[in-house]
Amino acid sequence: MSKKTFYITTPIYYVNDKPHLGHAYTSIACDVAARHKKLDGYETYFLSGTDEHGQKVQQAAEAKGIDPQAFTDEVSQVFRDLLPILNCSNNDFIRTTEERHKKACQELWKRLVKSGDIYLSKYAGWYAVRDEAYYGEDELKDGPNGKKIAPSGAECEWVEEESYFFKLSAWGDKLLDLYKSQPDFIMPETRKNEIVSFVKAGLRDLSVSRTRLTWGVPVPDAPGHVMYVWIDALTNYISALGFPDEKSDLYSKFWPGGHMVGKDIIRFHTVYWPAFLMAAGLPIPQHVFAHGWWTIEGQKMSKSLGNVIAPQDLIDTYGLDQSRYFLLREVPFGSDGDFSHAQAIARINADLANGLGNLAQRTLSFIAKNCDGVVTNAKDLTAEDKALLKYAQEDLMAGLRREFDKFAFHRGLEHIMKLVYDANAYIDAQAPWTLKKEGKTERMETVLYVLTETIRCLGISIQSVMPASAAKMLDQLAVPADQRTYNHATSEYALKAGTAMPAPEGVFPRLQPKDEKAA
RNA sequence: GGCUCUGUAGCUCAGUGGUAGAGCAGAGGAAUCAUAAUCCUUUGGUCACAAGUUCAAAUCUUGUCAGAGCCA
Repeated sequence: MSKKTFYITTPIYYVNDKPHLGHAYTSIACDVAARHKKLDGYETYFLSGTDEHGQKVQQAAEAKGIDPQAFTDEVSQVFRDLLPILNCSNNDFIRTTEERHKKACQELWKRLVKSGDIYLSKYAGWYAVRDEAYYGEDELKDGPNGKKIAPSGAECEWVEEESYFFKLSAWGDKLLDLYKSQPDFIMPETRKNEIVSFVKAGLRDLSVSRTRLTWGVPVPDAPGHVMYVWIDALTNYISALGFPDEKSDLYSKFWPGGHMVGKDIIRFHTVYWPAFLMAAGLPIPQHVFAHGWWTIEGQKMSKSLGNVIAPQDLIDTYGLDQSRYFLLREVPFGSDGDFSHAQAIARINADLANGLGNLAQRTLSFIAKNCDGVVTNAKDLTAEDKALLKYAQEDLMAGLRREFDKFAFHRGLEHIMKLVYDANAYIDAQAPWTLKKEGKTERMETVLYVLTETIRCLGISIQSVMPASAAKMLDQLAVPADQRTYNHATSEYALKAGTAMPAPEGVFPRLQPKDEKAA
């Protein structure tokens, strides 16, 4: 048995941006993965944070006339505050401006120098401040007043500077070996193909320091040099665990873990990062999962279109748990998706309000009215009863583990919903209300028991995705707080007849479709 | 220009050699415990196109077209 620990990270979010749907999506996905593993008996650690160095930040601070540190204190807080709003269970939040992080970067740097993977040379090229990137001559266009313009539209200037380089070119074969020996290192598969062909094409050494930048981590023993992006940013994943103290509690327990990233930064995480780690003699992450992007009503999310969705708006419109559910259920995780209001309403109403919520409500209110609100007795189970219970107590969790463990959230949720449909079909076929009229009390109670127990397992199964709603549902079944892990979703911990349940209350209200929202 | 992925019912997708599937939407019916929710039945596809391999192809091969991505 491998170690029962699980470490997952969001990317560190660049503070030059405002949090939007994309940030929320990444964080929620990580949270669900972390909660899932925790419910499954793992010791988990979930990290998020902010990336705060670089020229863009420095300039944004200058524009505001404040110190970069004061500037980043402010904007970093916005990202930090977002996590509780999304009900994310992160254990820590790291900022690249923290002392512990700088220490880790410098130590990693020293190790790379020691191994001979960093050397001093010169970097020259057309540089766009706005993009913090160099461009090739052929990519540029002539702009007005003789300036060179990058494909992004940013102005470029010719820059020559001394720079340290990382010998990335030496690591190509080792990286290819890694992708082969650790097939799950890059997920999903299609991203892996891209990276493999990128590496096969040959790697160039990587410029990892700048002299024209001051807002960054100083390079050890090299006055005037500041680390440029990669080593600074990526190292956060281990600095938060206590690196360079490899004996620290967190580091020894949780590293290596896994990273969740947007597809735009997959290369840094699957090429640069493992190369740094191998060069420094440190363990490689278990996996890097790249998720897709959301379009909004078929259009790219962009400031100029004014269709950027703020996380808070999402929650206000649909509810937090409903939003979490929708984002993970609607689209195969890893693919791009389109966010449409009509789809969101349809999905949430069909699955949560009409499906799961109504199943619980119709069952529990029937019990409240006809059985004094206590868990009923089950006697002489029929084949139908047993089939439904087997799904709830055995197949449900097995399927959920299988899918969620590989980040196939949409499939796991589909698997849960299948049980909801089965249970609704069951209640109609058994018709406890008819049994009641016919005076078949014993059979009626058995049916109700099977349903209640099914709802209990469903409640347990949805906790990672919809923690608050699941808690409400389990509270209504009077399930003890310490009996809600995956291991409890078995017959061994089944509800006991006679247990009093509180008055039921709808968990997922039906959403009213908005009419005529101006386009 | 090179490489990769995708193209299956109106919509979102599953299905990787053996008589085309699910959910949503549409139509008809049943039931009335429930958040007017639910259940059953049903309409609907020459599985992008073409050729090939095979007893048999949505599924394998090749080519074409369309869309997306990565690289240059």
